[in-house]
Amino acid sequence: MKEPFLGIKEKEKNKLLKDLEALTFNFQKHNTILEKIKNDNFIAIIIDGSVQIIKTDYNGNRTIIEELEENNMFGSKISSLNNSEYSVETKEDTKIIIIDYESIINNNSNNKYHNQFIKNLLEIIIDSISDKNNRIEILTKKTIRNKLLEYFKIVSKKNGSRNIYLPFTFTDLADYLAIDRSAMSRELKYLKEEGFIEIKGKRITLLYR
Amino acid sequence: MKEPFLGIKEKEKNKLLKDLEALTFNFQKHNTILEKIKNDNFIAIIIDGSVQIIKTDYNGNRTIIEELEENNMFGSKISSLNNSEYSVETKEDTKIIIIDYESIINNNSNNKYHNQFIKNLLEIIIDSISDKNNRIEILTKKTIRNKLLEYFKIVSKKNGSRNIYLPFTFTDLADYLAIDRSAMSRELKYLKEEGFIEIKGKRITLLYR
DNA sequence: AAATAATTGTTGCAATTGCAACAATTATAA
DNA sequence: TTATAATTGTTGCAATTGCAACAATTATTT
Repeated sequence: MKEPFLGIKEKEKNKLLKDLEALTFNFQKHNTILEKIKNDNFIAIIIDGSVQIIKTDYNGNRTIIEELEENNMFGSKISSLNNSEYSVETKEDTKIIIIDYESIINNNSNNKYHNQFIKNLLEIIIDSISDKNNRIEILTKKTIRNKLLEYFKIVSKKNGSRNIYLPFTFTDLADYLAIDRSAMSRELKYLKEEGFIEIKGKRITLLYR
Repeated sequence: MKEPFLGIKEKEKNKLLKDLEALTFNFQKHNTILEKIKNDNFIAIIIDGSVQIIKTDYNGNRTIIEELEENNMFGSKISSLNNSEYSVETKEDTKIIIIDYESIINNNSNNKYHNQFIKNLLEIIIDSISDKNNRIEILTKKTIRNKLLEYFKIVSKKNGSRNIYLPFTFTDLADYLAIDRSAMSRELKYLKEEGFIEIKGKRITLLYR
């Protein structure tokens, strides 16, 4: 697992954060946190908890852009957060650290662990790109069925199991796949009827291949 | 513009590349370059020219995953290139540098410009995430019309002009938007008829707002 | 425990889209 | 220049999908 402070001891980590003028926030669950951040080019690191990056367009259509957990990052540049349609919402009680992007890039801190920190961030970001690639992979499928099957394939591969536990509601899944919820529900019914899958609550079992 | 060797002089750059055991390749246009790279976890930097990351599924459906130009990067991890459905094709004569991912992350080179290099890569990667976010933005639109309008909006904003010059063919555009080409053609016709846009060759002019 | 809210299931119907097939045009190669 | 290939335009039709509306179920709050 990639960690932002890998190879940096607690004491030095605190010194680094101080040098970077990092701010620590604690948010309660189901809280919209973006509006509380004034800095217009920041990087946020999730220390504990989880958030969703949500987009709500003028029609009120909500789309989950991303789900992020502990040790992941979001930020103005890496999450398109300059756009007012976006918001970041906590799924549970969540602790985050906010750092100014410039102070990360420019080694002003003169802290000897700064470079290690940047290397860690690079690794985390590269992993997050892979998530975006997966999402694109799914969204480029033309039918609801193929979107679902691609989603199953990716999650099943990642977890090494034919049992998939949805990390969110079916309503959220439809948002994530950018399809109509009821149409998705219908397609899941067909997949069940044709013996491809089995669903019990939030557990989906793949019965094919 | 972000550059991989920003702040690193030519002489030191060459030394760094040597320390990193970087390989330089020159490919002619319309060449599939991926199969020539044996390393299974690499980062490639485009020095000159441009490439497309292409996905071809079992039905033969081609999708353009990404278009990359000079100073951009691709690689096993950042471009899902482990999957055999993917290929990288040059659009023109293209020079690339291949570096082993591990030798970038582990500062084995002991080269004093290594950290500067990593910082530059971080900046480039962050920019590339923004492209992926844009693509997701487009793909989550539910109708062909809205996908087109979102695409126009993003390109027009990026170039600061109501005139959009397609960087590829309409066929490629349909691939990029993950929609049927003929259905897109029909929708473009409607947009023209309703006075939203004007098309001359590969130039699209936005007439609204 | 009851009330309220959120999620899930279902279905008819209209709108959108993909597909196929072919003509017209434009670009590229011989 | 001519031949060949690639791209673009067009349209009917069937399949897929979104939408709306409501019932059923499950979660959450009071």
